[in-house]
Parts: sequence; structure tokens; C-alpha cells
Amino acid sequence: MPDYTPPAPKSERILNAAEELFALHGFDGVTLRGIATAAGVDVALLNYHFGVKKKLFEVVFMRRAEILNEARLNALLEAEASSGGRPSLEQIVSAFLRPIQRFQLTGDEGWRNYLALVGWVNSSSVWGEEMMHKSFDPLVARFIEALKKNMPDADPQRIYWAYQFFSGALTLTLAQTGRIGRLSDGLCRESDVETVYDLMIPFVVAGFRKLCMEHPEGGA
Amino acid sequence: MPDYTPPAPKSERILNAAEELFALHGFDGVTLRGIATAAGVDVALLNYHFGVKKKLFEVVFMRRAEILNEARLNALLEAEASSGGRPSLEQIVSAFLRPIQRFQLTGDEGWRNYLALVGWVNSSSVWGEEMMHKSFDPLVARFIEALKKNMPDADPQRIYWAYQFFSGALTLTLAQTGRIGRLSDGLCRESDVETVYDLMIPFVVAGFRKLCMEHPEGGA
DNA sequence: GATAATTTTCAACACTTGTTGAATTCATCA
DNA sequence: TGATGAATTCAACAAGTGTTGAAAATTATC
Repeated sequence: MPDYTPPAPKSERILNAAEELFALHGFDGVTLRGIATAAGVDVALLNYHFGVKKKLFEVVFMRRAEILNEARLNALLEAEASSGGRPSLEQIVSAFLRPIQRFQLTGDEGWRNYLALVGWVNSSSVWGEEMMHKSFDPLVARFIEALKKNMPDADPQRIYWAYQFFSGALTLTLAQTGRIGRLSDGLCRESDVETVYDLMIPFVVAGFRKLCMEHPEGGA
Repeated sequence: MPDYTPPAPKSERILNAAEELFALHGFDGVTLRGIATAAGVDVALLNYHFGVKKKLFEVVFMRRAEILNEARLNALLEAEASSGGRPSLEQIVSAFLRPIQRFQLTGDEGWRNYLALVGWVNSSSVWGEEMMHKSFDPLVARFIEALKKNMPDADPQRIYWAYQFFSGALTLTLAQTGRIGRLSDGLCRESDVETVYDLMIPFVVAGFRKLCMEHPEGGA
């Protein structure tokens, strides 16, 4: 047989199909047969490679989490290095967001699906908690540390709450619900990745400033 | 039989149980039998009263939407009246949030469940769009109108995006994932309804100001 | 108190679900 | 080539799914 680009191994095709479907319909809205059909493989293969359904979901979720975490950490470290250990608020928030934007801009559909999935999990009450905690919270804690260092006089509670609002703004955008497009009658497109972070960063930074820097610790 | 407070009619018990379970597990994560058991009724009764499963979900979702919409609209009208038709940004954002807070503060578990459900639907890609559009977007459009009037020089696109971030921050908090509590090691509690909106309002207002008032129309 | 209408239960349907064990194909290498 | 182990398919399972029609119980109406 002449050399040709071999098709992705079936285990990978399963993960890609699962990624897309889970992002679209959530855990319970997807059937193993649906994934198998989308991947063009037999149902039993899912169990052979990944065990039970929940385990498959975890593998999908973890697959890109480490890559994203590493990219974010590097961005933060670089911001710290280039600022003599005193990164600005903009730099910290950017280090959290720009890697996401970079992955989205590659045009890789897998990343788009995955990030929508993260948005879904983050808003999911029962499911999300443990999975987000295991895969993202260590890095988030590192970012919050940087925020605390940047605003040493701020009430820590306010920093956490501001991060919560920040996380919500990001999460909804990742989820790709299409609602803002409909609401703005096409004026805003969630797929417009080039501009959304240029807007999200100043929005969030202003919120942090207002909440954490205009009240000394202990203030109401 | 002596007079006593009669139990809620079974159709209502069904709606309450469905509300709680849908909020917790989403549409596909809930079975009709699970709802029936929680409500203490037979499965067939769900179909008798509400038709197919999707219809039941819609009834649950719409039930309190109108009440919330009316409360929000009244709050906005009052803010407009008390300011001579020129409500401040704080007043507009507060009119959007304070009614939610008021319902949460009643301690009515039904409202807490319902609002978590709204958070879930708003982040749900396939499901959410149409339902949010039908039940909430008319009122949201009214609020955006007020925002445009408050910031007549702002690029409308920026107003919509700022609303998107605003909506995300609110949505994640409504979803009651418990994540911020875990992340802050108990310092922040999502159930602390008294303070969360006191923080969300200035955060969001600052974001709106930064995004919409520091750039004249047409600015990048 | 008989009749009609509504509400609730019972039992079951056709179908889909996740999962599994045995059989089959494929690749690797002595 | 033949043997070994992994990858893949086949067929089927037991359990659970939404949904329904007919019977029974309850409530309303005259």
C-alpha cells in the first residue's frame, strides 16, 4: 500500500466524537451509541478503550485540561518575569484568557468543542464540582495568589467573588449558546473570537479594580 | 373531617418536584419516574396533566418567568420614575438583580430551585436558546434599551457584549455549583444572598462604564 | 342519590439504555 | 508460517426509558 496520511486511530475518533456531543448535549443527553455512530465504530469499542460512560467523559475532559493549564501557567509566569514579579491586573487576567483565545484561533474544531464543554461543566451543579476542582482549581488557586499579591490590601473574599463573576462571564461565552447573537440581532457573534477577549479583559479588570481596590480590608 | 391545611394539589407537587430535579440534573438527567416518586404520585399523572416530558419542562420554566419579569419591569419603571426618566447605571443594574435577590431572600426553596434552573438553561447550548428567547429576551431588550439611553454615545455592540458578561456572572451564581465555596475554602458561600448582589452590582457597573463610556462610538 | 366529568391508578407497550462475553479480525514477531 | 496478544465486531442481556389505553376512584352537577 502506498504511503498516505492514516486516519486517526479509532480511540481518538471516539474521543473527538464524544467531545463534540458532550459539549452539545451534556453528559446525560448523549448515548454511547450516538458517540459510536458519530465516530464510525462499534459501541463495544467504547467500553473496551475507556470503560464505563463516566470514565469516558473524564478522559475527554482531562485530555485538553493539562494542555490548557500549562499554557495558562506559562503565560502567567511570563507576565511575572517581564514585570519583575509585579504583573499588572491586565496582565494577570490576560494570562488567564489569551491562551484560550489562541487555541480558539487555531480553528481546531476540537478545541472549540472542548471549551464549550468546559463551559457546560462549570455551570453544572452536581457534575461539575468535582471535575472542575480536580482539573482546574490548582491552577486557579495560583492565579488567585497572583491577584492577592497584586492587590495586597483587598479583602480576600472580594477577590474570590470577583473571580466568580469573571469565571461566569467567561463560562457563558465559552458555552456558545448563540443567545447574544440572537439578542443583538446578529450584531454580536460569539464566534468572533478576535474581539470578545479584547472586551472581556477591560470589563473584568474594571470590575476587579472597583471591587477590590476601592475598599480597604474589612470594609463592607 | 376537621378543617386543616390541605396538601398542595398533585399537579403542583409534580411541578415542584420537577423544578428541583431539573435544576439539579438538567433535562436529560431526570426521569419521569424520578419526578413522580419525588412528588408521591403515579407516573401516568405527569402525562395526564402536562403531556410529554418536554412540555412539562416548559411549564416548569414558564411558571415563574412571568412573575420574575413583572418584578423586574416594575423595578425598572420605578427607577425611571424616581429619576425623572434618567436612571443611573447602578439603578438599571439593580433593577435587574434586586428582584432576584428578593425572591431568594423569601427562603422559598421553589425560587432557589427555579433560579438554579434558569442558570442551567442559560448555559445550555441546544436547549436554552429558544426557551430563554421566548421567556426572557423581551424584557432583556427593554433593559438594553434603558442602557442605550443611559449611554447614548456608546457603541451598541459593546453594550451587548457587556450584557453578555453580566449575564454570565449572574448565571453562574444562580447555578449554585458550590465551586466558589470550595475554591475559597468556605470563605465565600453562594447561599450568602445578602452580600453577593452588593458585590455583583458594582462589579458589573464598573465593567459597563469601562467598556461603554470610555470609548466613543466606532472606537476599537 | 344517580349521572357525568374529572382525576388517579394499574399494567403494559415498544424502544432505548449501558454494559458484557464470546467470537473474529488484525498486527507483531519468533 | 504460526503463535501471541491486542483491537474490533457481533449478538445479546437486563434494566430503565417515555408513553399510552383502559379501569378504578374521586369529585362535581343536577
